[in-house]
Amino acid sequence: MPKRQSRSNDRRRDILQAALRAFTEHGLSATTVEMICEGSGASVGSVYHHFGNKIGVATALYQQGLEEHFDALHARATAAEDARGVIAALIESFIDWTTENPDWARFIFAVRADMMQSEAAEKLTAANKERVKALRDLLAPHVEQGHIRQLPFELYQPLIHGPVLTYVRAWLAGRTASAPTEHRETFVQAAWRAVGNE
Amino acid sequence: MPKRQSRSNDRRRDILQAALRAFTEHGLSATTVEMICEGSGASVGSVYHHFGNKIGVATALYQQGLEEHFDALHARATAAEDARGVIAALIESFIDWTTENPDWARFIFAVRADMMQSEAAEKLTAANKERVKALRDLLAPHVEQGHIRQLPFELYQPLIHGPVLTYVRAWLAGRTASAPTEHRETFVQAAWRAVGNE
DNA sequence: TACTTTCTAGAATAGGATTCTAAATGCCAA
DNA sequence: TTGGCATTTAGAATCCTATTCTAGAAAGTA
Repeated sequence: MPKRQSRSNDRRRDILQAALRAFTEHGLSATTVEMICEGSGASVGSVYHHFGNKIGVATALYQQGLEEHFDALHARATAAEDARGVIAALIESFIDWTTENPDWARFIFAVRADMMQSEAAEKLTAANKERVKALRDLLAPHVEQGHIRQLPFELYQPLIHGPVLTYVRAWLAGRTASAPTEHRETFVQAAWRAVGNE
Repeated sequence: MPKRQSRSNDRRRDILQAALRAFTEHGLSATTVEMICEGSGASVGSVYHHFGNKIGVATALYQQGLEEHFDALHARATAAEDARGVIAALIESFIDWTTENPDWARFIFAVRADMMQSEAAEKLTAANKERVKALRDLLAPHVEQGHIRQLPFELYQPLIHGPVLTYVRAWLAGRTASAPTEHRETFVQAAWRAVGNE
């Protein structure tokens, strides 16, 4: 690996890490670019060189998080053996990623709206479409085989993910005593009752 | 009603309305206080007099929306005749309020995180505790009578509301073809399957 | 080594939130 | 009705911070 790239990547990574710490502590709008510089050792110019602007830093963090999570989810769901296994994979990989990266997850939930109003909105929407399509492909065969109820597609995500999503958000906000990991089975079961055919 | 108060209230109302329009169009951070002034006819001083700062305006809008929605929900749930009726009331009043006030609802979802990092966080959290408690009181008798499954309390909200909540968010973001009103029964049924005892 | 591209620094600029002072308005008591 | 007090409004001045800009350092290339 060439030295320049590696130094450059290090800087990028340091900036992202410092930014996540700052966003976590102060929130997106209250963290200043200066804080990010102090936390990362980078200069203002460097931050702008790599990310364009403050929202650019947030966007990179956001995108990268979604990708990382989705890749894990996809791998797991693909490996599942039956319909219920796919559902379980979706829910459990969500629980795992968010509990392993609570700050990152909290950040993503917090800024989703801001992202969708930023310049990057289009790009993010496109990437999201891809992921939705991939999900559709994961479910389709099981729907055809009658193991999952036939429903308007846009209902699957809410019915399957809605409860965990809501619970995880509450947990990340500190409004919940027990961690999501303790209710895996409850959420899988609820999802299965909602969309499974049995 | 004294004239002064009424003029003052009018101004408050005008500012809030203009602010919601601006927030809807540009997002919280991109709307300037000047936009709010132009949209409402109020001066900078007036806005600051009534709301303290820009986030203060957003906070008022946020609080007022939650209250309005909760009052409707509570009235409806109280009037319900059985356990399933309570569940249905929770879900349907949520659907109704959000579809009747889409901009307001979209705003509330978008800024929840910002609110929780503002000065008003404590106050908002306290108000929320009240509402959660009221919900608990609504469900408790039916749990005791065995019509609703006994579960850790913090699971009810996700299991009951999670799916609609997720769907409504998607709909408000334009990611959904059909309105939530068309799936009332689906969501009530899913909630009932998740927590009902039958 | 000379030349090009990428990256970093940090000072200068610009935009907008917030503060501040003065004035207008409304209320109340005499 | 008037004078005094509290509330509300105006808008200019201030301050903070995102962003831009220019110069120079570092790395890559031939």
